[in-house]
Parts: sequence; structure tokens; C-alpha cells
Amino acid sequence: MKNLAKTYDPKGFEDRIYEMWETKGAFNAEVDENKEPYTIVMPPPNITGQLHMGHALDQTLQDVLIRWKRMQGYSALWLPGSDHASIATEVKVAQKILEETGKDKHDLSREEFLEYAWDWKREYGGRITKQCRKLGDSCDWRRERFTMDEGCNKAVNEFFINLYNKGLIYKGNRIINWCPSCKTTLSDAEVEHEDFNGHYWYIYYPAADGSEGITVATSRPETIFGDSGVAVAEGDERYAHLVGKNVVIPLVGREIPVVTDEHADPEKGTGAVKITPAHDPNDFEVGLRSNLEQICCIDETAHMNEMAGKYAGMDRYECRKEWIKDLDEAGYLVKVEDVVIPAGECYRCHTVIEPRISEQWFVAMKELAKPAIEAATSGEMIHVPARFEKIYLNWLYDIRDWCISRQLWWGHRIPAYYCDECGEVVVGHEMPEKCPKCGCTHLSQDEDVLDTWFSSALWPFSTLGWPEKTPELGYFYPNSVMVTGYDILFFWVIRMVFSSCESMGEIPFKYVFLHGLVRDEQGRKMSKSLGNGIDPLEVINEYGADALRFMLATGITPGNDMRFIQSKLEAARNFANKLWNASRFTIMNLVGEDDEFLPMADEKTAVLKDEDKWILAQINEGTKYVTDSLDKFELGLAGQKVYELIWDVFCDWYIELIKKRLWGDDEEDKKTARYVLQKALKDLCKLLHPFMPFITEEIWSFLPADAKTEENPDGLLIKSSWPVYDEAMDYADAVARIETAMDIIKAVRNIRAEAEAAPSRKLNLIVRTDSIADTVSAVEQYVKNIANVVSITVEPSSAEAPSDVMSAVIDGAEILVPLDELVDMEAEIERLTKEKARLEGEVARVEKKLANQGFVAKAPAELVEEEKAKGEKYKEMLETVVARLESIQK
RNA sequence: GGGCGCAUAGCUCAGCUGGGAGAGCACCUGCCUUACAAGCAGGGGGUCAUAGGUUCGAGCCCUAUUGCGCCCACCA
Repeated sequence: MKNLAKTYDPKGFEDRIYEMWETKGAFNAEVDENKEPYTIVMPPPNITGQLHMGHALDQTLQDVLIRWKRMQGYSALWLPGSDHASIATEVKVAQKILEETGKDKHDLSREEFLEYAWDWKREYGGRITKQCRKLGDSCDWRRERFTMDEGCNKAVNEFFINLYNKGLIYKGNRIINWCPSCKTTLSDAEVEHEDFNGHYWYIYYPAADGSEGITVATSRPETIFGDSGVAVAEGDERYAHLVGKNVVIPLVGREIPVVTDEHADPEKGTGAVKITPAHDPNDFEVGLRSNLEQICCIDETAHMNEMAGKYAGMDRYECRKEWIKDLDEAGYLVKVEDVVIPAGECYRCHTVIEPRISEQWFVAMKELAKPAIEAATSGEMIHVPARFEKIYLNWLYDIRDWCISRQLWWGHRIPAYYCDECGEVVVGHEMPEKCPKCGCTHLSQDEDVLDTWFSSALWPFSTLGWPEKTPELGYFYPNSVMVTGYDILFFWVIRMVFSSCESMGEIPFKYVFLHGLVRDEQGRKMSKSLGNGIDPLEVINEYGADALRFMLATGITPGNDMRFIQSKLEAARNFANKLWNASRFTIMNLVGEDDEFLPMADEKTAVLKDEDKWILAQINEGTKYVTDSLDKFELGLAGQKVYELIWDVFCDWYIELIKKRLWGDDEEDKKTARYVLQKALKDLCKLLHPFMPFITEEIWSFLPADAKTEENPDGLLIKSSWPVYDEAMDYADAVARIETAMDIIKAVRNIRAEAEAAPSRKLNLIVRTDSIADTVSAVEQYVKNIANVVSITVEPSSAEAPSDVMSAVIDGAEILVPLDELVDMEAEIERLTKEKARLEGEVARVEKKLANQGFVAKAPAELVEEEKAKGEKYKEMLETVVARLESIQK
């Protein structure tokens, strides 16, 4: 008979479903003025990478949002792409060239190298986007972009030229962060600060005139060869006699002036600080103020140059060792102090940064930062969670100019051209025919490329066609939300904001939804070097994409790191299995021998029973909760709620409540039962679909289709509509009756377990009640069906009770179960005593609350009433338990 | 030096605007009950890091302390 496969095996359908979606264009988003746009552009993964858990988390969150919004009727665009990752790719390609040909990168011409790089891109660039499909990403692949494709290239040049023409991009000789290993400059954001165990070496510089010299402390003695002065604080009497005079660099013999400068702090070190303008950002500033020489002594590979005399050619650290030894031997090393030294590292290769003076391109940030600050402070752009706004703003308040030129080949070449004759700089889309200044026809383009983040900064609008005024740009911009890790807030988010404000005159996205890192089971960061990374594809292979997605999206708090917990993954898989089996049950009861659907009621003809109303009410409330949670980006809460609705509500109760009806002979009622069963399952599939798209679509294909619409001619779940909360739904009475039935059933189960009465043993119940006799009669059948009860006798509480019974008390009634030989009076007394204590506690708590004048006077009246009602309820229950105990003890 | 996060059941974590402590896993007991043993039913387990404070009422708000982690920063 037509049904789902006997066992849940995601491998059996995930790929097939994805292919179907793609074939049917289910992810395609169009400019449609009849719909509201909803846009997410995917943070472009690096073409060098493989899909890792970070991507899986990032993309799952995006896919949940985009699928949800698509179902809500938005024209939901999720635009995918990849990043050329300038440094990372260049390093990888260079490695490959070395391995394959034994040649160094510089043995090749720029053009030859780039050919390799493009080959590499063609071969591996699509790797991640292929892997994304395994995750179920519902991207509009027709619109896939690459940061170095023609359009992005154009956007980059346009942006650069605009900023240059406004004077916001300039070329300057400044001290910059230099990575001696990647052999390129880095922006401040790309430098990570680490603490190292180091030393202060105190070194004596004799005075040139033979008088008392100066001792300075330094953590980097190898920079002494680049010293061009010693600074002391103005008015520091210890050194006043030397200000304006020279001291001599020991062993080197070069004379350098002693100057006063605000940078020198009498409290620190010896109060005198050596100044190396070419290798320290502070010293650079001091040098400018006192007009000191900029002497470079370390080359771009972090080796000493000719300024270091006999140490020339040595690695900076090797030199340090030798140099200190020599200074010590010559008597200039005064003392050594152990100390923790912070140092900057390259964020890619972790080599210690060497500050160098160099002519580079910069973006002037002060003005550009203003609208980005305004975007956040005005509340126009919202950070989720809110605490990141402060971090965002602090960075912007202290922002420094952004060094954007990189000494690499792979990237966007800087659109600046130099006249070979007069050196005139021309910035433009193409190389000019001749120099506008001297008319020379020999010009050459700047050799450098731009920081990778310069192009990704334009991602929210360059991907939609900017600088062209495309319909897409008009419709899908600004983006609705940017979903990304908090670790790239500075690299990327901030730069997108100011770039967008500058180019589009508008913020790039309304919400910045930041998530944390996926850590390993021990809480460590997943990293290549630790080898503790977990491959999402392997997880998908074993557990299915749905399970992985569900694990990643639930049980998390926005902005917090999460751990990859195996048992959580299994729980998610088990949940999928549960839904699978519940669906099999449903389909089994909907489909006849002939594989056709059995007759079913519809919304109008269904005659709903209490449990039908109950499940519909539960799903209705659940829909509101899930929708509200998603609105607040609380994906974890939303997912948890769907889990409860499916497992605890639908499977544990509703299916049990209607089984006998489905198998009975009341044909009319069966039609209603079938209708509600499939309606409930379909709504639950809708609510779960953003989280577990594959299994829900597969199940959906076996269920009776909702009317196919023009929007959704294939009747796909992915294109169906999100359930809407129905405020008018009022099934309170039915819900109350079902809850009473559940109370009785639980009481019976409890007693059965306690008495170790076999599930097969049929029970007779006595329900003693003075208040809810009608309700009990109304729900009798449920109790009989589910709790394996044969008869229920409803009596007033004054009636005589049989002796060999076990009992339980519920709100409004006492449940008695005659169990003859199984009744263990001692156990019964113990249980009742415990229950009595619990109820006494409850009563005491309520009474204390109500005796508190402050509570009665100040708490909301509704709450006070609620407490009173509870008090009554517990008192009544307590009385019942006490009476039972007394009667037993007699 | 500045800023932030986290401390809740044995483990991993939820707990939204303050109003009777939750989940999953693990553990104990009983079940192959015709959707599901990746399951069903029942059960045990928490002074919500510590000390104060605000409040009728605090896991949640305020202050301080302790421990762990993270981010930023040009200390010789």
C-alpha cells in the first residue's frame, strides 16, 4: 500500500527532494510588485575552503528564515556566492605551483600566476556551493555571484573611484602592519593581539659629549639599528641635561638626538624611550613630531638589512639573540626583566607582524563612519542580540584609516595608473591613453590589489547589480537581515554598513543577526590545527541533513557559542524518526486498499470531537508562539516548540486519542477523524519545514494536497503557505475536557506502574466527584481506550469506597482503582503520604502569598484571583488525600 | 588598561518583557501494547556561583566578590 518507507532513511530521499526543488525552480525569487521582498545575501564562503560546521550553522539559520518568509508569502531571495579570499587563495595557489612545478611564485609572471589561480578557482571554487545543497540551502542559484566576477569587479572599481574623487581614498607613506610570511600589508582588523613571554632589555646609550648617558628599556632590541632618537618627558630632571644633545647607539656608534615628547612617560621603564620611527607605530608619530629620521632595519621577510651591520641577513629573532649577547659582552646591557609582551599576529598565518613604513592606499574613515554610527544609534539598524551594538559602535568611534592595498596578485587590482614620465596618478576605470599632465603615453597600473574585504563590503548591493540600477537592486535592496558570525563584525559587517550608506545612501540591512561559534564537545574551537573539526557532510551522511540542521538551530541562544554534542544530534535524528513513523501511521489510515485516499470530511462538513478541537487549539497556539519567536530571531525557542507539538502533543496524545475512531465503524466520524489527522500533520509539517525541510517535503508528498494554486502548481510544501494564528478559535470547553481525561489517564498509569499491574490487565475505575461528574462521563471513552480500562463508575465523594484500592487525586475528583491482590497497602500509604506533603506545601505557599497584604494590594488582580483558585483546588485535593489515608488506616 | 559573555539536575544547555524551576542525554522500574525499541509508560535528581540590595514577589533587575572564557588596546 502506498506509504512512506518502513524505516526513516534520509539518504533515501534528501538528494532526490533537493533535485526536485531545484528542477521546479522552488528557490527562485522574482521581482514581484504584488509581494513584499525579503532578502538575505549569503556571507560568501571562501573559495579555498571546505564546508565546515560554522557554515552549516550560518546557513541553517539563514535557510530557516528564508523558508519561513517564503511560506509567509514574501518574494524571498537568498542570494548565494563565494569570496575570492585574496590572501588565502594566493597562498594556496602558490603552494600548489611549488608542489607541481617546484617553482616559486615569483618565478612566474603575474599573468602566469593568475592563470593558475583562475584554474584553481574553476576547479575548486564551486566546491562549497555544491556542499551547501546537501544542507538543503534554498538559494536562488541562478543569481549566484563571485566577488571577482565581472559585476563585482565593476562595483569595486566604481566604489574605489567614487571614494578617490571625494578625497576619501588616498595614498600615503605610513606605518602599516606587515606580515613577513604573507608578504603583504594587513588592515588593523586583520591583526590579532597575543601575549608572549618576553623581556625588557635595559641598554645603556652613552652621551656623545662623554657625560652621563641614558639607559632605555626595550622589548625589541633588534630595532635599535633603526633608532633615530631617544625621547624623554618634558621636565624630566634626570635627563634634562641631555635634551637637545646626542647619545650614541652602543656598538653601532651612530649618534641620535635626545628629544622631549609627550609619548615618554617618566613612570614607565627608565622614563627614556628609544625611538624607531620605521618599526613602531608610536615611534612613528614621535618621529613626525620631532622630525626624526625614518630608518628601516628589517626587510619585508623579517630579516635584518644592511643597517644592522654584521647582523645583516639574519632573521630578526636570531639577530636579537646575537645582538644582546654582544651588547652584554661589551657592557651595555644593564639588566634584563621578564615580562609579558603583547604582539600582533597575522590573522591568517599567525606570524608576528612587523610594523613598517610603506606607501599604501588608505580609506579615510572618519567621515564614512558617521552614517554607520547614525544607523545604529538611531535604531534604524538593529543588532540581534542587542549587546553587539555597543561593540560595533566602539569600533566605529575609535576607527582609524583603513589600509586597503595588498602586495598580492590575486584580487581586484587597484584602478590607479602612473605616468612613467612624470609620475602623475590617474584613477579611473581604464588606463588612460596618455598622461593628462605631461602627455606621455607610457603609463602603468598600480601593482597592488585590494583587501578582500573591500569587495565583500559591497556584497549587499553589488550582488544585486550595482552600480547599474537594476530592477533587482530597486526591489531586493536593502537586505532584510544579515546573518553572520560575531567574529567578523569588524571585518565585514561594519564595512558593509558604511559602504552601503556611501553608495546607496541607505543602510544595507535592517537586522544584523549574529551567531556564535560551533565548538567541539569539550568546548574548544574547531580548528584545522587541533584536528577537532567535524565534517558536516559526514554528519549528513550518517544522520541526515534535517537532523544536523535541527541540532544546530535549536537549543541555542542568539549570539552565544554552542557545542557540537553527539547526543543532541541523535536526539534530532530520533525526532525525525518519530515524525516519520507518526506520518506512516497517518498515511496508513488515510489510504485505502486501492491506494486512493479514503473519503474525508472537509473544513465545513467535519463534526469535530473534543480531541479534534484540542489538537487544533494546540497547533493554533503553537503557530502563534513559533511565529512570534521567529519574528524575534529566537529560532531555538521556535524549534523547541515544534518539537513539543509533534512529539508530546500530536504523537503522545492526539494519535492515541483517535486510534479507536479511525478503526471504528462510524463512517461519518471516520471522515472527520481523517480530516483532522491529516490537517494537523500538515500544519505541523509546515511549522517544522524551515528546520527540517527534507523530511517534511517527503511526508507532504504522501498527504492529500491542499488546493494547488497558481503560486504552487506542483503542490509543494516549500511553496505552501505558513499557518496563520486564528484568534477567533475558541475551543476552551473541549480543551478542558480533554485535559481532565488526560489527568485521569495519567493517574491510572501512575497507579498501574506503582502496583506493577501489567499493561494487559484490564482495570475498573471508580471516579468519586461532586463537581465534574458530567465531564468524567463525557471523557469516559478516552480513558477506556487509552488506559485499558473496562468500566468507570462515577460516584459522589460520600459513597462507600471498596477496601483493596489504590487511589490518586486530580483536580475535582478522586480516582480509585480496585486491584485486589496487587494492592500493597504500605506502598499506597507511602505514596499518599508523599502526595499529602506535596499538597500541604502547595497550600502553605498559596496561603502565605495570600496572607501577604502587599501581594494582595499590589499584585495584578488577575494573579491574586488565580492564586485563590489554586488555593481552593489544592485544599480540596488535600482533603481528599487526607480522607483516603484516614480510611485506609482504619 | 577598557569592554563583554558565561556560572541553573550527573553531562550539554533552554528559561522572551520579575509572578508556582524545564528539555535532551545519562540513571532507576516496568513494557517487543498492530506508527515508532531511533520506541512506550512510570520514577529519582537542582540552597538557579557567593554576599548584599530593590520589590508584595528575584534564576531573571541593581551593587560587590569568586571562577571560566572572549573581544578591544600604540605600555619602553
